[in-house]
Amino acid sequence: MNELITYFNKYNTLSENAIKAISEICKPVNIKKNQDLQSIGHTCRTIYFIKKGVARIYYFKDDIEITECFAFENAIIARVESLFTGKPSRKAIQMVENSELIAINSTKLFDLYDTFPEIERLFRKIFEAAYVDTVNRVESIQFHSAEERYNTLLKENSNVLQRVPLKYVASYLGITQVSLSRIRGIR
Amino acid sequence: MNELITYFNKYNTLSENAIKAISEICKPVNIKKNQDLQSIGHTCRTIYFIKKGVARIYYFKDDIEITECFAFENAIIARVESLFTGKPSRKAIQMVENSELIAINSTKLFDLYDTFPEIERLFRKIFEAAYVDTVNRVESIQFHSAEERYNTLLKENSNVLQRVPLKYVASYLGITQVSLSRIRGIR
DNA sequence: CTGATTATTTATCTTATGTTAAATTTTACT
DNA sequence: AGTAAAATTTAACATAAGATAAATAATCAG
Repeated sequence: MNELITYFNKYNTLSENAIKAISEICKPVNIKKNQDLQSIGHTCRTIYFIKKGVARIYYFKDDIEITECFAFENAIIARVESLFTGKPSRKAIQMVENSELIAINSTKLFDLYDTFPEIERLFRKIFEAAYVDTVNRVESIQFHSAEERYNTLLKENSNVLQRVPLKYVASYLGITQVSLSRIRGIR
Repeated sequence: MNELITYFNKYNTLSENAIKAISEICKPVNIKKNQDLQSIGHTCRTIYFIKKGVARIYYFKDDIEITECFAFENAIIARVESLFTGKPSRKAIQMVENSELIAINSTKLFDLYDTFPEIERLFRKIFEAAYVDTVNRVESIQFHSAEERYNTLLKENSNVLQRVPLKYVASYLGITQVSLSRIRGIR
C-alpha cells in the first residue's frame, strides 16, 4: 500500500483513520500480460492503482480496435465515463505487461466520502487533474498534426514507445499503424 | 439566482446555509456581444453561470483562432486547465451574444469547500460530468470523420449552428471554414 | 436604405493520411 | 535453436481535408 499512499499524498494528505478506511476497501490484483482487467459491457465499479505494469483502455469503432489511453506505474486508471454515470462501459482495460495492481471498490469508496470529506477531496483533486489532462488531449488531437503528436509523445512520454506495441500507439495518436510507421520512417 | 439553484439541484441539493454562503460570492455580470469575458494570459479565478447568451472558449494556434467549446443557457463555463492548476490560461472566454452571467469567485468557492462539504460535493459532481463530456469529445474528434462530427452536432446540438457563426463552429469541429462549408454543401 | 465590412460558399490545386497488399523483422512457443 | 505467429515497415494508389483565391451573401453602422 505504500506506493498508493505516496500517490495520494501528492494530491491530499490523509489522516490515519482515512488511510485505514481506504485500505479496507483495497485489494491486490495480479494480471498477466495481454489479459483484460475489465471487459466491455460492464459498469465500472473499480478504480485501479498500478504498482507495476502498463494498462490501456480500448474499445471498438467499426470493428477496429482503438486505444483511448495508457497508464503506467504510480497512476490510477478507470473508465470514468462509466464510473461517473453508472452506465455500462463500451470500453475495456487491458494490461500490456504482467502487472500488479491495487483494486479500489468505487461503490465503497463513494460511501466513504460521506464519513471522510478528506477522501472525497482527495479523489476530487485526482480527477480534476485527470480532467485537465483530457482537456489538453483534446487540444493535442484536434490541432496538431500526426507528426507533431508523435514527436510530443517521443519527447514527453517516450516510455510509451518503449513499452507499448506500436499498433496500440497508432490508434492512441489517432492514426493508422501504417501512417505511424511512415512518420517514424522520416528522419 | 433561481436558475443557478435549479442548476445546482440537478447535481446535489444544498442546505439553506450553503445556498446563502454561495450567494454571497456570486455577482451578476452583463456582457455585450463579441466582448471577451476573460482574456488570454490571466489565471482563471471565476466560474461563470450563463443565465442568457452563448459563450465560447478560444485560443490561438499559429496565429489561427481556435474555438475549444461553446456553452449556452443554464450551464457553467470556466477554463479548467487554469482553474485547477493555478497557471495562467492561454485561452479566452468570449460572449457570442449579449449575455447575462453570474460570476462565482473560485478562490472564495474553494474556501467554502472547507466549511461546506456539500458544496465541495456539488462542484465535484459538476466537474465530473464535464470530465465525462470531455472524454467523449476526445472520442468524437479522434475517430469520427469531419462529416460525422458535423452531423452529430446538427442532430444533438443544432442550436450551436443556429446561434454561432460557422467560422467558430469550424475550428470547434477541428476543420477549416472551407471544409465545413463543403460538408454543408453535400446534400 | 446604402455602402462597407464580415461571413459563407465555390473553385482549383496540394498534401497528409487512409487503404490494401506484400515484404521484412521481431517475438513467442515447443 | 527453429518454426509459426505477430508486429512493423515499405510500396502504390485513393481520398478527405488543407490552402489560397475569388465570388456571393449576410450583417451592420451611419
